[in-house]
Amino acid sequence: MNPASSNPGGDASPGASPTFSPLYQQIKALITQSLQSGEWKPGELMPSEVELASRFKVSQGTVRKAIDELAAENLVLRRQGKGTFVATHHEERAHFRFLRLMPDEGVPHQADNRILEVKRIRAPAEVARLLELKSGDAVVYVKRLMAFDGAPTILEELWLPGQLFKGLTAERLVEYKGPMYGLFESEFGTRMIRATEKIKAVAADAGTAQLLAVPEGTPLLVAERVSFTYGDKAVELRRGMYLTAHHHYLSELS
Amino acid sequence: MNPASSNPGGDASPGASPTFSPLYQQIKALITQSLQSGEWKPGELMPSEVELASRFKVSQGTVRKAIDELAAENLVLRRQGKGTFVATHHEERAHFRFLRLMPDEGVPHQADNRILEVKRIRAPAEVARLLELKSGDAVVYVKRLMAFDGAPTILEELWLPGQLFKGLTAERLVEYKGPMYGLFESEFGTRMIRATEKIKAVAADAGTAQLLAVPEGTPLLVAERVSFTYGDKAVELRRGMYLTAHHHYLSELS
DNA sequence: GAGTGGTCTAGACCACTAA
DNA sequence: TAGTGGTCTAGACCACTCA
Repeated sequence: MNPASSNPGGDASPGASPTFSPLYQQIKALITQSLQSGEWKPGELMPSEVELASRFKVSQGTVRKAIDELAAENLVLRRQGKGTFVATHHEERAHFRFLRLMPDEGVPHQADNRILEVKRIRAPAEVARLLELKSGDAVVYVKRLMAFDGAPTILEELWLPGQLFKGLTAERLVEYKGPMYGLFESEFGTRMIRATEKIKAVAADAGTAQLLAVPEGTPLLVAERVSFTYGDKAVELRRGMYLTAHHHYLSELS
Repeated sequence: MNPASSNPGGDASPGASPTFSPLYQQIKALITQSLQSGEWKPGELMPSEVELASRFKVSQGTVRKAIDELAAENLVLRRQGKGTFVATHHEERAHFRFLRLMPDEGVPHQADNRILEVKRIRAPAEVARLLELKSGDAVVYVKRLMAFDGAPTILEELWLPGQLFKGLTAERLVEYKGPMYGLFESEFGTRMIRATEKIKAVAADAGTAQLLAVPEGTPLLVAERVSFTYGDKAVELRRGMYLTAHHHYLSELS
């Protein structure tokens, strides 16, 4: 009758753990699948709560609780009176969600963006490990330099699974206006959901120092980011080197 | 009859904005007040949901929603079958909530802790500004060095409002076993709820380098933390200098 | 005025804990 | 067995949006 009916029985596999899960979690998983499969695309309006409730044969309250969690995870966006929308990187508020480098004074503003290099390579062992690929699988490598008010501040390297980013070229990156994650979402169907960063302080090597126009040995903040899409699948490795003379990395502890 | 009855009227102050707020938010505020006033102390069992519902003359569902948010903010802890408890820094899981420095390999473990200095001073302008004090107000200054496996790794300076931390001495800090925030909570009645950190990479100066046993100029990760207690009141300024040769700062982006 | 998400209620049953 | 939080339902009304 409803998804829960197959639940308390402990059913099927005898050796496995019972794998209980509340109804609203099952509904949440079903909705997430629809998001992942592209049944509703980023930016689009989703079916209303009552519609989903009738589709899944549960009460509206149960659907609400499922969507509550999806909204808390920034997968969807609720707007009273209008409906629930699939989250997208093409919005003002999304632009700064993964940008933690803030100017010491004033508000964050758009950076000048210079693509230095784009190429397809075989994944080095370390990259393959972090992206959960086989060593030697193809990856797209990107190197770019970003400047604020003419001052080079961020040097970034990216590694993306070649399988998912087939047509990614320097031209596409240069042409594209707006955040890079917007491009990934619209053109390659890969949406970044969350990420973890490991941060260190290191001395700039000769090449990096030259690009950032600082003396060799200048302390840099280095952030190694692994980004995940639906299903906690790693789909981006990013190494950012930040000059923190007039900027800082913002971290909220809660 | 119930707290909401004073709501839609827009009552009182004519010029002020209507200040609507849903019932469960009002309940949440009332519970937060009780937490702040110490009606229920950290670690203690709170009244059950039905009890609170009858006290506030609302349904259990409304109390639930209020407590849901408090639990999400780590102010309280729910345990099925037992009840709801006031969160405390005296728990395993709380020990690492504000510790973002992780070893590159292995799991985090306890640091050796050496108190270098404790004194009462007048707040420098910058400290006063960040702690929302008047310049010249008394603050307690603490300096300590932490080591992992014998290797000095963290040099920390703290500034605490003198008003709140009257009897804080080096002896108390040294005697106390367990996390510093546990001491602040139990002995000074000040509980840290959340914090923000601004992070930079800088070169170690002579004094810092000597304490951390590294060459002058070694890149350090510097985190300037402002911690807040109930009501978003700033109650701690902390400047941590981290050696990141074998550790990293972990940041979760979501 | 119709449709959407947001709040609130009352009541039922379940899972977990401890006496 | 009693008490707690956790889930689920059904229904009411509100606030907001838009045609």
